[in-house]
Amino acid sequence: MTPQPGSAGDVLTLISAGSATTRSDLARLTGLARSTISQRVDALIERGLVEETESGESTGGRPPRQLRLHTEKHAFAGVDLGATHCRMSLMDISGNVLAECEDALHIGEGPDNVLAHVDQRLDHLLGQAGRPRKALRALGIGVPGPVEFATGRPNNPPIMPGWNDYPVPDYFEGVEVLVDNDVNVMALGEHRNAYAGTSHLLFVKVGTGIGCGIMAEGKLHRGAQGSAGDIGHIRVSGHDDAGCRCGNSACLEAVAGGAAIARRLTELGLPAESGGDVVALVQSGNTQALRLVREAGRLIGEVLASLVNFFNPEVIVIGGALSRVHEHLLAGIRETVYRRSLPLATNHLSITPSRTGINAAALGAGILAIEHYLSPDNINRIVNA
Amino acid sequence: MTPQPGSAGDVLTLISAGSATTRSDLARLTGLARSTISQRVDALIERGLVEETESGESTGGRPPRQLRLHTEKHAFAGVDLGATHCRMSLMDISGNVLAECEDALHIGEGPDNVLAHVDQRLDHLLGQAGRPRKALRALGIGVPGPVEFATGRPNNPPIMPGWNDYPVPDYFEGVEVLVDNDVNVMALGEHRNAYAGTSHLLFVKVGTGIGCGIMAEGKLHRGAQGSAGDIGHIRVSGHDDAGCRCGNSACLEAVAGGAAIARRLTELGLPAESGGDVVALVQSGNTQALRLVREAGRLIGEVLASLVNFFNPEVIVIGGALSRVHEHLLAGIRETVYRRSLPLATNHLSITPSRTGINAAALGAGILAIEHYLSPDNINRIVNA
DNA sequence: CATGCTTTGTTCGATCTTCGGCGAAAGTCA
DNA sequence: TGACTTTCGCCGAAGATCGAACAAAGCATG
Repeated sequence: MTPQPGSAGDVLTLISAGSATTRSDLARLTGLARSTISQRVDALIERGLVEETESGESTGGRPPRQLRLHTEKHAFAGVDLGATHCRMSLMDISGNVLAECEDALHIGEGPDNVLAHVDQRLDHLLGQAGRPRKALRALGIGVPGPVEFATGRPNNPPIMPGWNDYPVPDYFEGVEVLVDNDVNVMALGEHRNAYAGTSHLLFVKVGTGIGCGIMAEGKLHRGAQGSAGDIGHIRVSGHDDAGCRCGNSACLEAVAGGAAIARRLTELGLPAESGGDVVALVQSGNTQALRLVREAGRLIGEVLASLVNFFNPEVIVIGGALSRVHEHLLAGIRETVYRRSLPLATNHLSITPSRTGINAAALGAGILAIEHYLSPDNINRIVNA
Repeated sequence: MTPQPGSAGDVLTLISAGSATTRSDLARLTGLARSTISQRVDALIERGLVEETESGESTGGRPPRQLRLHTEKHAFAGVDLGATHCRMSLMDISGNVLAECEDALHIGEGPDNVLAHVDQRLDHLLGQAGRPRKALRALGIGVPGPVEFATGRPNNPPIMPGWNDYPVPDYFEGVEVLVDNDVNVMALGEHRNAYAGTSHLLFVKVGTGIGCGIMAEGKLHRGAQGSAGDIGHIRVSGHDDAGCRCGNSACLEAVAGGAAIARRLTELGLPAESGGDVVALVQSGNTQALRLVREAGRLIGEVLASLVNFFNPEVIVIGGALSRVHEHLLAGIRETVYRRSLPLATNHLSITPSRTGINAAALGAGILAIEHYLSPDNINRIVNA
């Protein structure tokens, strides 16, 4: 007899992961009797969590009834709050996007204004998708700064004036709210989207600043204070003259971030304000810009080489605004990482551009919300209620 | 009704962790009925895994019978194989040391010779402790090189000629064998011994070389290829002239490892061959040696500062031969880490010398073996057999 | 020191879960 | 069309868990 692999929550986890699509699959995977599985599945169907679709392929006998998450009944939202934008995705329980939106929005306007905007957009998206507000089960929010994940309170975020210690979840009633750093939700989204089989992954966001989301054993590593992955202020050699807003000098972000590259281009007589301008210059074939991006890649690679030795990931994904010119960025990164990291760690390492697009953070935030809702404990609570 | 927190294995986990010492405790913690707990405990006692001791303190009623792991019946061993030594600890199931030994032994003699030595010493220790060979349940071995943990095969270890891909566990019959990197078992030992409540911990070993064991979420992080924590070859700034045996230059180990310090002392006219000699010089009050150790601390601190930003640990423990002069080493490390890491990450960070002594690796290896044996799955298998 | 109170631990019947066999359903294959 | 295969619901049997009742073992109190 297998130990105890068979609560309703566990069954649902197998269905949602795609590991099992029929009752027989479930019986095989869990080791439980078919009758027991049927009972579990019935409970899940009754609660509106699972639905049966038309019969699938027969393998020589009666074709099994396919099971899948009930995609009509629930709604989840992912919110990507940037310094100057707000992107949102409304999703069903299996992660399909139902509606999206994007607005300019300054996070510096403070939590009340920003969250009011989110709340209003939420209604808008729900309307578009034709689902009532009460179908919304959970809400994930990615913010550009450190967060105490357990409470959803931003923790001294440098670019979010007015948000420090603000209890974001309290703003929304009747919905579970999960708040996390934007890079973390991007890492989660990329992992679930494109690297679900990978245990250890780093997602490096190269935008105005530089940050990193860490997946360890398939789960987000947030660290003791939720500040893990803050690689923008790691020191790089040979740039002691570059001062950083954090008060130190030679920080990676201060020499290889989008803002830093833009500043250096401006000094060279090529006016650029943001990472977007840098990308535009590179795409227009400007060799100075190209050289600086490649050099930035080398510096990022220097830091990543250390982290590869330390953390030994299987995949490093490069995302963020500057990854739109990823050929040049990646060339510099790869060059340095493969030179400076140990062979054992780089043998099976791949360094690739993000496969998830501009909505990576909103999608990841939505996935955070969905996975929270689908956690075995939560499902058992719902089913046994 | 709580989901399902109550297999025999779970019950034993609570007992072994010290979370519960009586049947009542167990009932309270698991949510199961007292009668059910009694049944589970009876099964564990019958299998010789748990024993009852005299009654404990009464809290106003009948005094509870204390439960604890049955320390008489089983034996576990931890082996610390270094470049030139072999330390072994024989332990009972709750981690108490029953017997220890230490020999000079060159790992370069190859697996057959070295493991024969271990096997013979094992019998010796078992004899000393008065336990039969068949009481030995599991064996943990820490080796100075990377290991594919799942199979127990060393993976291109640089200082273990003849060991590459050798299936260490096959050498021992009738015993489960776990092989891991020495720094990993040291980290495990230190964590369980002194920082059990800490989720994220780094154990940095500063000896001839420099390595790091990573505890994340209370578990060892080994990385994709089992090479995680190999921080000895991370580049430090300003030492591009220092060549390293790995083929690169400016590796941390090549400038701050015990061997590197010894070499530089020799160049200064103070003959030193190993980290031990360096320690001796420092303890004799030599200011050159002291200065070099402190400088090494700064360089190690530079690397750790990056890792603190990236990983955000709660505790960094400094161990290894050079930690015997930890005042000086720690001064340099702390100085740099607190200067170069972000405040959020250093606010609650403590950097301390190892509390576990010279036998840290052997103890950790033994704990690895014990925890493997006590894993709920394994216990359920034993009890249901 | 007898009596009641409290907490622990066991016993045992009631209840709830799970299992597994059987038959119906729904397909394939010859 | 009939034999075979696989799925799935039904239901009695077997097993696990619970909770009430009781025994055990101490403390408190007059």
